[in-house]
Amino acid sequence: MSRRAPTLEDVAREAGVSRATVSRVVNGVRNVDPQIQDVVRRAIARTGYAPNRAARALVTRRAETVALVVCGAGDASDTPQDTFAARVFADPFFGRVVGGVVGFLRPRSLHPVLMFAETADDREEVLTYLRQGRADGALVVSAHADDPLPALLADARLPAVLFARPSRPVPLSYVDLAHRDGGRLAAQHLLARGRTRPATICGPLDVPASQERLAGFRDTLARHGHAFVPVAEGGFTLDSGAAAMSDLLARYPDLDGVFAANDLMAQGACQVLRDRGRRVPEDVAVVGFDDSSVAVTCRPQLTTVRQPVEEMAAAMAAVLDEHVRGARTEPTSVVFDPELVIRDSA
Amino acid sequence: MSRRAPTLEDVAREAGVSRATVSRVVNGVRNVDPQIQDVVRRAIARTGYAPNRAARALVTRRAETVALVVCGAGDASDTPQDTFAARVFADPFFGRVVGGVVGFLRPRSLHPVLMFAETADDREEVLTYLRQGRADGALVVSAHADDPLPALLADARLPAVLFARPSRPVPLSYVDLAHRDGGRLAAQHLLARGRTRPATICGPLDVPASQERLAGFRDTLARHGHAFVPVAEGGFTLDSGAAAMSDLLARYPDLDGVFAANDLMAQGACQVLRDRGRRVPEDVAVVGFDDSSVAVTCRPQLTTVRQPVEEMAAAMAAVLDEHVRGARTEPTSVVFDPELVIRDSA
DNA sequence: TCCCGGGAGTAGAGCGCTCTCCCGGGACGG
DNA sequence: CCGTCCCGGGAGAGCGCTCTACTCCCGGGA
Repeated sequence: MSRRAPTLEDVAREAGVSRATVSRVVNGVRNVDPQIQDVVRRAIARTGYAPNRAARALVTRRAETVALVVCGAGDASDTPQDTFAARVFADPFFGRVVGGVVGFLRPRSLHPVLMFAETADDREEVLTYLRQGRADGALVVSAHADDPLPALLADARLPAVLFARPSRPVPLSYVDLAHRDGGRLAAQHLLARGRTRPATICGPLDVPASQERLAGFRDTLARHGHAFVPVAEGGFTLDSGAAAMSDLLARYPDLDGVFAANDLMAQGACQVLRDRGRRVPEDVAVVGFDDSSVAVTCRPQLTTVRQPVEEMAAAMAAVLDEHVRGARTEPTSVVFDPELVIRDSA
Repeated sequence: MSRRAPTLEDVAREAGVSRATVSRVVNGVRNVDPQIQDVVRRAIARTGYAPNRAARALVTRRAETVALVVCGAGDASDTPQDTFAARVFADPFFGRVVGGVVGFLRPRSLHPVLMFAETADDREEVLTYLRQGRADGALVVSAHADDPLPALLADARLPAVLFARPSRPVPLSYVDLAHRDGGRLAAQHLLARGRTRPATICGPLDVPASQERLAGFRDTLARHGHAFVPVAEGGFTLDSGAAAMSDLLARYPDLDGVFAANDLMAQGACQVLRDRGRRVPEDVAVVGFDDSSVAVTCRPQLTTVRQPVEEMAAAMAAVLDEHVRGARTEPTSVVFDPELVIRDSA
């Protein structure tokens, strides 16, 4: 096949200097005569030299790689057609996370390693991967707030940053959204639209984010005289949103406003409402959450609470970078503010 | 911080054997007394040893990593809100690719590095990444068939496998679909449903896959007496599908069947049809392509030509693995058959 | 004239692993 | 009984890089 790749040694010989001098030029260390720099650079170009990263990593103890870990429930079993990874990306949310992370990493010539962790074995593998020094740290996005991975990472003293605050305290940095404020924005908007019988499709209640969104929504309505608010729990999927909407309609046929805890469920709700002959927003106003791509794809387009996922993901990467470089040692939290995006559904 | 990680040496001392013996146990090489194996394994557990991959990679010249590269147009400029990566994952297609790739890699304890290549610099970086030995090969998914990356990879003799046949021949393996057969299936189904004035929303015509789907559709209709078939070109996005549908309706108001070259465009078409008061499938039957998640999300659910993306992606990974291991040296092609999935839209 | 400081470059010791080569000893055949 | 083979295990040479010494040389001050 192709012969051995050129090494520092080869370049040094070609340029007539020592290995160390070439290394200095490659790594941009000063104390090298500009003329010699030029000679070396030409030699590098001529030989087509690319520094071997394994060798560099061996001595610097840095992989210059981060792991992007998506943790899941591991409840459903995989088939070739329907893998965990595919299910994850069915929610446009993760695409945005990847986009944000890459947005931060790419200018630094870094690239994430994608890992999916459903089972205990998978989680162990993530730990091993980091311990082997194949990645310098992990960005962790969990479907459930009580995922055991964060605690494992913290125990192993491996650098990691979480998306969303874990349900039980863990000494790791995290990036989150002020979910309660998001719920408040939704409530205020429905009230401003003159809705008098609002209801909500909340997310899984074992997820703190769902609880907070619900709490913010309820509290705000309570402050305006709505002591009781109908609630149906969904699972952040289209189908669960549709089911929850059916449930709400059956119990409270006269409702005129719905806040769904994410856009996918809002879309499901819209479909059910339309099937039952309710016009959106005239008969029932619908507010979503996330401002994901389905908010625009959906008909009518969704009024929704925007979560700046890309910025949040980028912040995650930035904080991890600080941890890895040792510029930050204590865990921090970065909390972003939600924003109401008004479209057609409310 | 944490003290030095344990090395082979440490384990060897702990177990009272030599470094080489521990290495043998770790790598599962035979010729080691079972009793000693046990001693070593216990020592590994006690020390919490994890082999340093950089060191191993240095000598084996294997990174045990593959790059998953997504090539894009690089036409639109990125904003923090709307990155290339986010745009890529807006199409559920890529989620399925990732799912398929991971499905193959995970049982082998491998994990893909995600790379996005829009600009010439990005492509150069992919090459450098591979040349540095950070990944053993690349799985390339291009938005456009004339992307220059495959040729660059082939020239550099770097192991790579493509998703879809490139528009100009390149000595690389690829995995593809019998797109022409897919177009045929769509045409046959519309005919079977008694449609007499079929039209099509094709994909970008610089993409061979689009051409083939269109050709298969047209040829089959021609064989049944339809000499002329109205065509509007789309860009595989929801909006472009909607625009193409409007266009077709304006030109051929009496059409009663539409074949869209992917599900996203089919969804856009359905929305426009509904807005114009046409019932789907009663007035206009719609057939999509891909069988992606939107096929099920869409109302009505889409009848569509299934592309087994997960299996195709897994096959890509499998072929790359053979190339990397040296089990295969000549480029091959693996072509999958499409399958009609009948739901509600036609 | 000598010495000393510092910039430019070299020599070489590892980083942690794999793998070839070698050695000792037990089984076996002549 | 000795030579041969094989098998379990050890010693040690790298893999390609970084980085800490150290050397060399030149200029300036005493």
